[in-house]
Amino acid sequence: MNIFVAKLGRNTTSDDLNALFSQYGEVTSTKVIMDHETGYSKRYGFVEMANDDEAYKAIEDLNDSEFDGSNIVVKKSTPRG
DNA sequence: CGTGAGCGT
Repeated sequence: MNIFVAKLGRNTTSDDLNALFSQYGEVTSTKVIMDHETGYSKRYGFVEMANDDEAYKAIEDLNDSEFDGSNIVVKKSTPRG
């Protein structure tokens, strides 16, 4: 299950998402999108979880929760296409 | 509302 995470704090990193989501199940990979030239976070990211049911649990539990001083959005990802 | 990179694997 790939998960899209938006409205992250500007200090939030892939490791932070990993720590957050791994509480609900096995996290396969995480990524926070950063501008590769400025180093500024784009304030959104992706989490991939091994188990779909745990992923859904993480989504409903973490969506609209406070993280790094901000309320975050967690939902299913769509591929880049 | 808001959907990703790498640099040669």
